[in-house]
Amino acid sequence: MAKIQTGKNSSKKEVIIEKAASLFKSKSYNASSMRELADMVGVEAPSLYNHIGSKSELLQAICFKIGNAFTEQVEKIKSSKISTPEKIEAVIRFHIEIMAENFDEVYVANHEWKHLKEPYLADFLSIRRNYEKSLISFIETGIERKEIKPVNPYVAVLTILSAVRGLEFWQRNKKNVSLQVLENDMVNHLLNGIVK
Amino acid sequence: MAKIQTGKNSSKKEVIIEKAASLFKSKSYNASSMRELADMVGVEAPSLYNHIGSKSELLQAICFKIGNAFTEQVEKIKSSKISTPEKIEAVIRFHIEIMAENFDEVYVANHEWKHLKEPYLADFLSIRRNYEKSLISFIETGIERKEIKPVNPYVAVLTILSAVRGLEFWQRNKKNVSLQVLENDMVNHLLNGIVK
DNA sequence: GGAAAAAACTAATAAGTGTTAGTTTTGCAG
DNA sequence: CTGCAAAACTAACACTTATTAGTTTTTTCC
Repeated sequence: MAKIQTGKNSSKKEVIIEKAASLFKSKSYNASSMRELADMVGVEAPSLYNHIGSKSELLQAICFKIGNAFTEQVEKIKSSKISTPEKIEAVIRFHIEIMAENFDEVYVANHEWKHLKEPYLADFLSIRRNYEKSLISFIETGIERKEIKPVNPYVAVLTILSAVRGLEFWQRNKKNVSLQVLENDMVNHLLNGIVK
Repeated sequence: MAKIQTGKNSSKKEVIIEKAASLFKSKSYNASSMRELADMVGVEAPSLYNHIGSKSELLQAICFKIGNAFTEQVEKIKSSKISTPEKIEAVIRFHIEIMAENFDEVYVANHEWKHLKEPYLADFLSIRRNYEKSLISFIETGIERKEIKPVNPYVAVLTILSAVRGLEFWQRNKKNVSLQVLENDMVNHLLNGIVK
């Protein structure tokens, strides 16, 4: 009856999910076969089903792990008593850090959520929309308090979220640009611009 | 021997490519079947092959149409004698406009290029890298001329390109935010920041 | 060591894939 | 009207897909 762990603190199911994230990232969800995934795990395809329910369950696990991490973090920032620019800075830095630590899973959540099945698809979109709304209200509050220029809050959030999402391209250039420079420059760019 | 056009100025092949862009956008390349595409065109699947060579040829046509449009535009901007911030502004506005006019194709080029076959994949990546390089050299020149703050040029380009790429999310909110507001606010945000 | 559970295996299935072959229909040129 | 090419059709192929059934091996626990 007792769940058996494989050595360390990660169950075999968790190993499968990690490998799936890596596979889905490099080949996309639909082009990834359970046979390939099984190969990566070191097992035949049907054996995977002793640990997981289905292929789409893997995508769900990945997307919601990331979605929940973002939601949790934004709630923390929401309840902290710092200025609006500082809140936005905290959001940007969190995006950069989670991207650096969980690249595969963030990438898959960003790119492959479309293949979630209902009702998970609707749930995921709802999580994402709430996240956006939280950020929009940060900006709105900042404008009221005259900490932020009177911009369209939706466009500002769109700009910021899209910019940090693009960090996925940075992976290629890790050598040329350090995480420190990246974080500081992007925060500065998105808050203060680049024109002298 | 002569190619026959279907009525207007668009051949049947062009119609197929347009429909393919729409289909690939909403379902992704791999999840789109030739039978579905045929349905959208109003024909049986094998009939498509009277006009096109293969499924992947459709993806190629879409990706290179967009890739070449961007390359062409950046060359124009490169040779125009305007200040660096104005060049960057022109780039951003071009992205927004081409996204507004050719949404499906831009979306597919951005999301599905991974499924191009060699040598097209390598060619596409090369086009994209050259585009990035052009923008980086804009920023470098701007820093030399003291028009731009001394930032890391790669990070600045990454931020700008990612931000404009995110315009795909704006499609949902067309009603709430006009193209004018979007363009002006995003240009301002990426050049001058949002902090007062 | 022996029982029981977990997890591996092989074999198979039903559905869907892009594409080809071969044939019939359509539509224009003379 | 006739002939011919373009483009539609049906049927089929060879392959891949996720997943299930049934069985055997491995591991765990006493």
